[in-house]
Amino acid sequence: MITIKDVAKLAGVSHTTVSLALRDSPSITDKTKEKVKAAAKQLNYHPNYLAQSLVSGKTNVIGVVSNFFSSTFEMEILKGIEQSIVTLNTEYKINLFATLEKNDQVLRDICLGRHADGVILFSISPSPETIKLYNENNFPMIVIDEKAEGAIEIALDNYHGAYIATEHLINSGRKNLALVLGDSNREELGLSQKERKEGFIQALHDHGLQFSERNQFFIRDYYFEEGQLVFKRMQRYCPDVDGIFCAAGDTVAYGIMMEAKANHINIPGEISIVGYDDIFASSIVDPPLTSVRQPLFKIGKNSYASMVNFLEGKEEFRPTKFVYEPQLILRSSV
Amino acid sequence: MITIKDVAKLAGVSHTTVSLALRDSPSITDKTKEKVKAAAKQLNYHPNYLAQSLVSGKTNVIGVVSNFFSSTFEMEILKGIEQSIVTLNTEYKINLFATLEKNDQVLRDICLGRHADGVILFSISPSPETIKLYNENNFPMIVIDEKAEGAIEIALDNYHGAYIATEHLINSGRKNLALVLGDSNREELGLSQKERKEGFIQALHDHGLQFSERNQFFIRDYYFEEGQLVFKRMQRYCPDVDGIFCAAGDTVAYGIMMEAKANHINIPGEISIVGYDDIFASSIVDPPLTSVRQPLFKIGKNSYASMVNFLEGKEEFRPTKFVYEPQLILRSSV
DNA sequence: CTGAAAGCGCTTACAG
DNA sequence: CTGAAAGCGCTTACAG
Repeated sequence: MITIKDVAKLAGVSHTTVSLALRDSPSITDKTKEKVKAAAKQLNYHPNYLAQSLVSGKTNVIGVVSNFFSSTFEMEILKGIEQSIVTLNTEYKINLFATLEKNDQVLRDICLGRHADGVILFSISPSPETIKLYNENNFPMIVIDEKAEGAIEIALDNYHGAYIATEHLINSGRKNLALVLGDSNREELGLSQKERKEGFIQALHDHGLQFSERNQFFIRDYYFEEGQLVFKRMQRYCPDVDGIFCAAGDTVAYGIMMEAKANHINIPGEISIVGYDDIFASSIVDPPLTSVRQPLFKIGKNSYASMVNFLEGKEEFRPTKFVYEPQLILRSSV
Repeated sequence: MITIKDVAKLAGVSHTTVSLALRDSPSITDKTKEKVKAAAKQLNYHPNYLAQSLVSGKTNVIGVVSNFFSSTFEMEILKGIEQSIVTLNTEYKINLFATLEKNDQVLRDICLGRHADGVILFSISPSPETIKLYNENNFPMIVIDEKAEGAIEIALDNYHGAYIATEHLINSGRKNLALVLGDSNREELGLSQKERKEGFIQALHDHGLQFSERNQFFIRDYYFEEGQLVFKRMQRYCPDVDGIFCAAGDTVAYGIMMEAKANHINIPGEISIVGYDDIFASSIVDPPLTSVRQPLFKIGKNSYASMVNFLEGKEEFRPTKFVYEPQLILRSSV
C-alpha cells in the first residue's frame, strides 16, 4: 500500500508537506506542489480515507438505512435521492445500509463507527436512545415513514390516503367494504398500516357505514400470492363484499384481481378495488388499478437535499415533522 | 464522544486492558473483564470502527457497487444477497455504493479508502488499472454482468437467452422479426445488448432467415413510453413485422404491447412478442408476456456466499468466469 | 495478569 | 515556505 510517506520520499519532502500540497494549501510553493503531485501520480497514490476521517471526524458520506432494499418502496425513494445527487453535484457520497432487522444496532454502528455523517431512514423506527445518541453526536437523522421524536420526521399521510380511497369506493356506490392489511412479522400493525386502518374506519363512519372486524383480512409478506389467498378467504367468509381497499399495497391487490378473474367475477362490475402505492404495473394490469400514490420520488429528492444542507451548515438541524399528502390515481378498477 | 480511555478511567485500568477485556482476551481475569464491561455499559461505549479498521486493516463490510439501485435488475440480485446474509448469519455487513457514472473513481475510493474488504459489482466494467489495484491489495472483486479480466466474472448468457427467444418466435411461425435494443447513453451497445443482438442474428441464420438492419429499433432509457414510440415507428417503417424480440427488457415490451392494443392489433394473433428479464409484472399483464428469465436471485445469493468465503480464507481468490444460463418462460404473447 | 510503547495513515497547530 | 511533533481512537507485540 502506497502511503503519504512513500510520496514524501519520492518527492524529497516531508509527509506534512505532501499532505498540505495535495490539499492545495496556500502556504506551499507552486513548484513544490507540482513536484509532490507528480510523485503522487507516479506512485498512483490515493489517501486512505479511514485515516483522513479518523482525524477530520468527517466521512462525507450520507447513510441511507433500510431493512432491505429490494422492494419498490425503497426503489422509488432511491430514484429521488439519485436524481438529487446528480443535480446537486455535491461532495457527498451515499452508502446504503441494510439492517435486516437489526435496526438500532446498525444505527449505533454508523454513528459511533463514523460510517457516515448523517442518516436517512426508510420505514425504520429508531429507539429513543438511538435518537439521543445521534443528537449528542450532532448527527442529523431524517426518518421517512416512521415515528421518530427528536429527529426530522417525513410522514406520509396514510390516514388521508386511506380515507380518500375508501370514500371513492363508497361514492361509487359500494356498501360492503373489505379491508386488506399487512401485518408484517410483528404482533401489532406497523405505523402506516395502523393509520390506513383508521382512515378506512373514519371514512366508513362519515358515510354512515359500520366497520366490521369480519371484513378485515391480513397478509404478512406483501406477496402477490397472498392476494390470491385473501380473495379465496373473502369469497368464503364474506361473499357479499362489493368493494375492497387493499391497504397492503398494489402487489397484493393484483393477486386479488387475478383470483377474481379466475373465478369469473368482474372488476369493477361486481367488485371494486383500490390499491396503495401506485407501483408501475398498476397502469398496465387489466383492468388498470385505481391506487393511492405517495410522492416517494419527491421525498427522496428533498430528504437528500436537506441532509446536504444540514451537513454543510446551511440549515440548522431542528426536529420537525413534514407531512406529504398522497393522491388518488383514478383508473378502471372502481 | 466516549472513547476507550473514558472506560479505562472509570474501570480503573489502562486502555490496553479495556481493549483486551472487551475482545475477551484469555489473558485478562474474569473479574477485570466484568469490571471493564460494566464500565463500558455504563458509559454506553462503542468502539470507533474507523480506528479499529485503520489498525486491523479489516472493515468487515462487503461493498456492493452499482451505477444506481433503482431498477428491478439490482432489486432481484439484492434480494438474493439479502437472503444469503440472513441464512449465512456472518460478521459481514454490506454497503451499497451508487457510482452514478463515476465507476472507477468510486472503486478506487472503496479500495484505497478501505471502505470495504471486497466488492461485488452490478453491470459495471472496471478498468484494467482498477482490477490491478484490487489484486495488488488482495481485494476480492466479483463482477456481475460485465467483462472484467482478472476478477471473478459472473456472466449471464445473453447470447443464449436471445437465441432461444428468437428461435421460439420462429418455431411459432413468425418470419419477419424485429429486434428492440437499449443503447443506454453511450455510443456503442453495452455488453449484454451486443450479445443479445448476436444471439438474435445467429438464430435467424440457423433457420434460414436474414437479419435486416431496418428491423432494428433502439431505445435509451428502458422506459415504458419508449416501447410505445418504438411500436409507432415499427408500424410506420416495417408494417409487415410479425414477431418482436424485445432485448431491451420487459418494461419496454409492455409499452409495445399497450400501443399494439391501442391500435387494435392482436397479440399474439397478429404479432408475437418476447421480452427479457421476466420481471414481476410480466405474469399479470394482458396477455401475459413470454420472457427470458435470468437467475438473478441465485446469482446474488451465490456471489455473496463466495465473497464471504474469500474474505474468511475458506476459498482462494482466483480469476474465474462463471456463466449462468437463462430460461425462457412461456406465456401467451407468442 | 496488566500496562507503557509503538504504530495504523493521516491532519493541524506550531516552530523555525 | 517547510518540517518535527502531537494527536485522532484503537490494537498488538513486548516487558514486567
